[in-house]
Formats: sequence, structure tokens, C-alpha cells
Amino acid sequence: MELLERAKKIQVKLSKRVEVKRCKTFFKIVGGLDMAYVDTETSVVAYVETVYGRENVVKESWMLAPVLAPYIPTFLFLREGPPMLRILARERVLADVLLVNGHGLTHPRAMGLATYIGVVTGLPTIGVAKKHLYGEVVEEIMPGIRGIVAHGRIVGAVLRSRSGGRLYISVGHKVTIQQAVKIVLDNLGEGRLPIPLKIADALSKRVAREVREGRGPRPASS
DNA sequence: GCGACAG
DNA sequence: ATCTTGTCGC
Repeated sequence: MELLERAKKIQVKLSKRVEVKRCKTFFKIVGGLDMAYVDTETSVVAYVETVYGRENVVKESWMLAPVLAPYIPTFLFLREGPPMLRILARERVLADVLLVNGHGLTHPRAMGLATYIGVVTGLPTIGVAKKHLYGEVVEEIMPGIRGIVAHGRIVGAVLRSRSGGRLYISVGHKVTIQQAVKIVLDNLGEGRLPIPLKIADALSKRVAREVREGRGPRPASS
């Protein structure tokens, strides 16, 4: 059987371990995971933690990782899953929930990158994407917010940021869509992305650029 | 077969 | 994701 068929089986198998429920009621620290690329063979994964609802950075770390898989729609976990799991294993995770750049359950086999990270680590996760991937956009589930139905239930939502574009959020693991929406809104600063993701995005891109330009960026961990 | 298709 | 300048508009 070919590689992608095997990957599909892994996704379907893991999706049976997803928990869509309120596992926590207090969220003090929010984590953000994002990646950038130096070139076709080297990537930068960044992990940031901020205080819920604020800009205070609790942790800011990054790591270089080899690119072991190409990008194939619906199989992002093969490419960015390993590096993200590696940096999480290296750091002392204080976050109560992780915001992952990508989709969660709004995925053909209910196993987007955010859900993958959640199921494998056992941590609550939320998918945050800039583009739609899967599911039917339906009526407003909350004032001014449309929902996304996938696999028979509302597991995603479309948020409109004041700065134009939309944000597609989805349940990753151990959270409800209501919690996911509230958490993202509560941590949405002035920009397009939630605070921790905005910082992780900038950090990974800065490191990727510095490595590309030959400089040796200083390790950052706090 | 056709269109869609996260980062 | 990444390659890339100026430019239109709030």
C-alpha cells in the first residue's frame, strides 16, 4: 500500500481518540505553535506561551528541525507534526491550551495538525487557520460568527478580524467549539492572529531569515 | 471526470 | 510555507 494510504489509516485510527469536551474551566496560560522554513531541507518551529488575555510572554523558544516530508493538503501532520512534538517534549509546557497554526477537526478524516498534536500529547488544542479546508459553513452559532459542520457536528467557526481577512478556528482536542471561540477571541490582540500565534509566527520567521542569511541566531528559551 | 485543497 | 516593489486605501 502506498504511503498516503498508510498515513490515512493512521489519521483514522488516531481520530478515534479525540475528545470533544470541556476538560478545563480555567485557562491561565495559552501556548502557540508555528513554523517557518529556511529552505527545502531546514525548518524552524517556534513555541510561545502568553498570559491569558494579555500580551505578557511567559515562554519564547524555537528549534531548527530537518524537513522530512513534503506539504500535501490534508497531510500537514506528516510535515509539521514531528517538529512540534519535539519542541513540546523539550520544553516544560505550562500552557492550559495550545493554539496550533492549522486545522483541527475541520479535516476530511478529523485529524488536522491541531488535533494530531492534541491527541498525541494529551493536551487541549485549538486549530487556527487563515484558509478554509473542510466542512460546511453554516448559520451563526454566536453573534456574528458562522459555524463549520464537519463529521456531523459543529466543530469549527469563522471569525472576522477587524483587519480584513477571516480566521478559521476549530476544535483540536479536549475543548468544545464554544471554548475554542472564546479562547481565541479573548486572546485576539490588534493583529490578525491570537497573541501567542502572532509572536510564534514572527519568531519562527525571524530565525528562518537569520539562518538563511548565514547569521547564527542566539538560542531563545524563557 | 471536475473542483477543492491548512502550511 | 517562500520568492518579492510598489502601490491602493483606511
